[in-house]
Amino acid sequence: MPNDYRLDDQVGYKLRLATQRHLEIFSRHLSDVTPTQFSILARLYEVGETSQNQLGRLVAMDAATTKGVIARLLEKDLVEARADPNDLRRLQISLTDAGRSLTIDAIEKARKITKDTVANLTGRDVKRLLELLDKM
Amino acid sequence: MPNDYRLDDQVGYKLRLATQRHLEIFSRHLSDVTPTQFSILARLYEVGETSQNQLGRLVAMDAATTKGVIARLLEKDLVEARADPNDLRRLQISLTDAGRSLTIDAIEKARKITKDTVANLTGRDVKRLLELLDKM
DNA sequence: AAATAAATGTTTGCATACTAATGAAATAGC
DNA sequence: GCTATTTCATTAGTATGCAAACATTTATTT
Repeated sequence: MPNDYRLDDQVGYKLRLATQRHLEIFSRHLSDVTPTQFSILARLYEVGETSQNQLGRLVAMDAATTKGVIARLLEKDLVEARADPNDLRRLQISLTDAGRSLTIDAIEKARKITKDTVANLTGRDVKRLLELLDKM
Repeated sequence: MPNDYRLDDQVGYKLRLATQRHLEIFSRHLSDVTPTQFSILARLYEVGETSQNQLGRLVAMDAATTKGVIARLLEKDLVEARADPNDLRRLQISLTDAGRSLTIDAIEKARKITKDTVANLTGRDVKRLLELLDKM
């Protein structure tokens, strides 16, 4: 009997709500790119030129998904791609100048986004939340 | 200077990873419907016939999004729609017999899904996680 | 009460993200 | 050297999400 099942108490449901909230805050502060796109940019900034596949792995994204995200970033001239002469399968991705400066700017805004997202939590709470999400 | 910014420590990033994990577990246990679709079904099971818009509100979904989800459920003959005679704008949505029995079954599976999703956490942890997500 | 304004419900179109399946190139094992 | 396996990238198809548009109802004004 499913009478005692409460949708509102399920982790999955609450995760969706939390993500939704975060997304809303994100796009308010940073409308040029999506969180997904940002994570690619931030990682690329961090590690420098990398293959598309590797880059996806570095942000826990499927190769196909990565392809799509990169395509959109190429469209916006934030990244550029060149064939790897040593390995014809590989596509080397790097930030353009525009991409780099946008990323630097975006990282600053992202701090604020994170701050706003957890605005209702104490510092202790945040630490614990991150731990729990990790442990999961 | 963005040198001290760690993508991996951001709430948004971790939320995405957690959601990803949950999604994977979900589709393994319950391949007929998506989490989003399931939330609509579960709610509909709980409250009975309701207008499309209202239903969306009950699961914190945009009206336009709800429309799309319902369309897919209609396609699968899990729900049915009829015009509200009292209000020509409204579309009343209800479970079909197939939808009802699938939902009952899905709710049982959803318990397992939730359990698996938080398998690495203690009961105390789960409680805390839900609280924190809520508070957020 | 008619006319206008505001609110509510639905739909369409477009962007984003994700998955499964395919094909091409490189590497490992024999 | 040749085959099998692995790795990388891409294509095609599906789901979710939002902004804008449209229709109907309710509230307000004249």
